[in-house]
Amino acid sequence: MRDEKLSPEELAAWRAVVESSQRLLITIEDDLRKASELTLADYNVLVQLAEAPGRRLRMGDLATKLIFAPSRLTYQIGTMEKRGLVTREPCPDDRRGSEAVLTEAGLAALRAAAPGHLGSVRRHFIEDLDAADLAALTKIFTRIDERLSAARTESR
Amino acid sequence: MRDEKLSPEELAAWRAVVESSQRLLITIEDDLRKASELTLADYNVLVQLAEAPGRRLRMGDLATKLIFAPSRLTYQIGTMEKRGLVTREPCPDDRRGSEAVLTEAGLAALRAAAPGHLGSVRRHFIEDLDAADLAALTKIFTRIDERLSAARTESR
DNA sequence: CGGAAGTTGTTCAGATTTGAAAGAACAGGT
DNA sequence: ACCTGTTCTTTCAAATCTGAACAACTTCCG
Repeated sequence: MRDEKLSPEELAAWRAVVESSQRLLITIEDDLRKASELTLADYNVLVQLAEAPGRRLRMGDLATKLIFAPSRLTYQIGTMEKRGLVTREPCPDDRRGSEAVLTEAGLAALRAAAPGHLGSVRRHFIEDLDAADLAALTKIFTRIDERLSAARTESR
Repeated sequence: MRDEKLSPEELAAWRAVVESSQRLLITIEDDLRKASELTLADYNVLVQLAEAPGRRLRMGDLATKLIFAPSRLTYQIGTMEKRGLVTREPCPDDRRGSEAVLTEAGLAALRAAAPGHLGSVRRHFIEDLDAADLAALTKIFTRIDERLSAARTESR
């Protein structure tokens, strides 16, 4: 807070993480789109719904999981609904809310895309890592995330 | 390539990296915007130009450094030009090209924003890491980046 | 109960981003 | 000089994303 500079090592780490995670995502999204008619956002929606009990989630919960602004999710689900991947249903116990529900077609699309996508993740990311790297990354980013959400909670 | 699944450890690492680097960037961009009238994209443009010899860069080079699609950079520089942060000049030796040039106002904006931004990076990212973490991240992401650009070169 | 205060999801307008197409200029051979 | 193929940047329209404002509910107290 006082020392508002970064050492060369700190700066190198920061830039390496930001730049290559960005390039990594772009590459993986390109792979996904070439192989499947799905955006990475589409894919992530499908994953979240597939993992959710009843294959359905409140819009708000889904937005949180995806780190999407509410209006973005409304739009996202709108386009997926047009393509038949999801349905929107009113929420039974809270009449303000609605739920996104995975359709059979959505599940099929996910199943069709998953192997290729996971292969891409393996090829571009996992293959470069040994078990120690994996553990280190998980530990580091999990901790960062915890601190971030703690900070977010405080500032309200 | 054959085994197109990920182990729980692999999946956990992948999700942790993607999610928290995303949240991290959002948080840091929020900080920057609250403190400065600049987007993270604006800031990165300013940094690249400030570090470049003559404080100027060809559009294409800048686009590569920022991982921006060409048309995106055109737009980006357009908005920054309106705000007086950069200028556009025709490239002397190649009449197809143009250069983005940092203005005094742009440099001043960068200098004004940098301490706060770097403080934010330290607070949300660096502070959670010890020296070993830093070294591990740099090593890992540098290697990933090398592989990615190698793969990109091949596929053309 | 009654109503202030908070939630939830959508809508709308405007900003940004993408991708394809085009225009201009370079480079290499012929 | 003259093609032919490339590269560089911009333009344009369409797709996506953001943030503020809103309508419909819910909750919480008094």
